[in-house]
Amino acid sequence: MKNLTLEEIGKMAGVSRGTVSRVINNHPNVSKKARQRVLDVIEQTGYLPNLAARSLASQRSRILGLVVPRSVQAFFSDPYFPRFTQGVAQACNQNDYTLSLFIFYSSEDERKLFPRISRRGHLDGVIVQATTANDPILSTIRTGSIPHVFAGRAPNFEGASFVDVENEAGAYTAVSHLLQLGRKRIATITGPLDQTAGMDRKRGYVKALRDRGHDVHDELIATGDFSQTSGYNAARKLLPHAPDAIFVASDVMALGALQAIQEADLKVPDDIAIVGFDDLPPASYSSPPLTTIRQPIMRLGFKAVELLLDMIESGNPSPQRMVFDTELVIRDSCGAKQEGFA
Amino acid sequence: MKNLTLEEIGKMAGVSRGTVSRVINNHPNVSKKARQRVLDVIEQTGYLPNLAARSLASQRSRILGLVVPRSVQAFFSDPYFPRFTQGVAQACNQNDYTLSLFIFYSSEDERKLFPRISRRGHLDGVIVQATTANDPILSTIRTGSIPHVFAGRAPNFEGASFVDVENEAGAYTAVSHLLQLGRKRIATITGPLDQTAGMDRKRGYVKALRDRGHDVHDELIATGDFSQTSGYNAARKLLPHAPDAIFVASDVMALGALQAIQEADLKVPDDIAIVGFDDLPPASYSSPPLTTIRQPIMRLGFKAVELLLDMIESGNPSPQRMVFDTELVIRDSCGAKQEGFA
DNA sequence: ATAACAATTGGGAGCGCTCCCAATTTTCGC
DNA sequence: GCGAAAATTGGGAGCGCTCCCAATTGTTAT
Repeated sequence: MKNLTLEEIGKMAGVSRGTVSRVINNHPNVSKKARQRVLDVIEQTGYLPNLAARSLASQRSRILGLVVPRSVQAFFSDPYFPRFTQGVAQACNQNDYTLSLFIFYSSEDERKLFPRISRRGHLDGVIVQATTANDPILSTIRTGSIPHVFAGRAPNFEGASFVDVENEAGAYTAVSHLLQLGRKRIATITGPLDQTAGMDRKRGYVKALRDRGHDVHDELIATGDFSQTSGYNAARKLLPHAPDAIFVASDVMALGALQAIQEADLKVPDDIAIVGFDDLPPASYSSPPLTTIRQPIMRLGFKAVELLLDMIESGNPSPQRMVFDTELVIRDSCGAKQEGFA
Repeated sequence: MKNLTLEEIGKMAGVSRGTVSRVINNHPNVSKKARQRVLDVIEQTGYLPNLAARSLASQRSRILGLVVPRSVQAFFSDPYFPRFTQGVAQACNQNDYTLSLFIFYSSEDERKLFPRISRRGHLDGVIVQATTANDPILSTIRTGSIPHVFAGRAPNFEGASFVDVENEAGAYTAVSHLLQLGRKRIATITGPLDQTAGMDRKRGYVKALRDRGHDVHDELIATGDFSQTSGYNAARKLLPHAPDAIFVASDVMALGALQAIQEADLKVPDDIAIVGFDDLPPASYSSPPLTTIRQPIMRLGFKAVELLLDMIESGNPSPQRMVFDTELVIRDSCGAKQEGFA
């Protein structure tokens, strides 16, 4: 079946190209009769508008980009990202936008793909993973002319739109919870400290201790990179200092820590309590199931698209923001249940 | 900076639109002098061609779609898919194609998104996750006119292009390995039996047993759905029948099975040996690390794109296929190391 | 130097749509 | 029923590119 054009549909329905276009785009000012005739013909023929022509004429593509900078190496290993992407994809579906994926593996990719992103007319807007604070690609996008929303607030981007969660408050809640349960030597495994999520969660840890009059001991702070292996290694560094609890800045790292602790023949939560961060599926499957700080990852992705569309469709470039609250999910690894706490 | 056009670049370089177009598209028959002048102007101005106009005129978009049917609910939870997608994305980058993601969450999505996929001119081709055999969307794409490659061979698609792995042979290898190690009561946890991967791996299990003169016991066969929970549940069903080994059709299910076995105070591999399938990162992190059948997931995605581009660029619609071999990766869960086997 | 041919170049036509204005038709008030 | 205003409609112009043909320029053999 050859591809029909507006003109041909018009001829078949006895109206002009212009009227058919109006029907398709839900413009008012089309008589009921004409609209119905056109809709019938479209239905019968299975006509579909040519998107390239539409983009060319309207200067809008109805395509959004999801940009994953090179600094986000974990895009395919950390379950966080698929979940985020899922939210983005759903929002795109609902709003009749197509989602394109731009993943930079190398500086070569950056050079080659970036033009495709920034060129006006190809993408209507982009969502950018901004986990690492100082990736130069972020400022490049920042100064470009394409509407954009960052996922994660990179610092120094005062005027930028972003979605994020209350990382510091979440960590604060986690550590406070452990303190309430009577833990005295609370350690932490942080994320990378060049990422806002890593810094903010560490800050929340420190603040919770201080607010309750506890000292912060450097030997109880280990740094990871959000990977399971790094959690394992960090825990092994921590164990000689005899912590009785660890706040781990991500569930995946917590899984690694769990393993290290169990290999050391210590019991969770009896000997060491654990609280993670994220509430990804693996957290509830582990043994013991992980107490953790839940962040609404999918909603983050969804909201990022909504903010972006708002900017695009209103033509309003003023920064849009949304910072989500976190929630403490109590399972077995913190020991609260044993104490009849929950 | 306003967007330049071919015409303007031409004027600046003292040549015509046609010549500039030829330079950009690497056509021969442009004099050295003219080419250099044009390249200089492009360099200075940062000119980028308008993709919509190019698509409209050339009838090709250089966009590929990755289609995830509704039946693939696990797209965001099973680490398999991110890895596959990674291969696809890399191949797209390398070949200067843009990757668009089409994920169907509901029949609503299917109805709304499908036109965007099938309409000639929007996508040059699609890669379709064909894990479930009888999803009607697959035959719809099959009979459509857009070039496509399936990931996973759905049955009844004799003329189709696909990439896949030797599931049956892989399973056969796994079970043979367990038999060689002297295991007598080998159970299996299969994938869903409406998926070719599920069926084929089960067939390999059966064949390996039969070929070595062993009986196949129905009570030693449990069915899962590739999720960790289903692996856990299946293992619990199996344990009362006292297997001394389990071939699990995916690593994620194997992790669930491991948990069930450890909760029953049995030791892996001493009491029960385990061999998984996939060789995803979690397989090597578990305790004990999982012996498994490695499949080259990323290469699958990469190859899918290559086959698709071959079809598109040659204009040759004859089916392209690639079936990858698997590889036995011996770690601790099968007991081979203890026996001085590896 | 000249004819014959090859390489290069310019620019018309057209891809299928949106936007918009002017022309036409319908509706409404009196 | 009439004029004026409102609603509807047709179609020109243009989005920025590719494709292709005809015109021009350059090259080679004689």
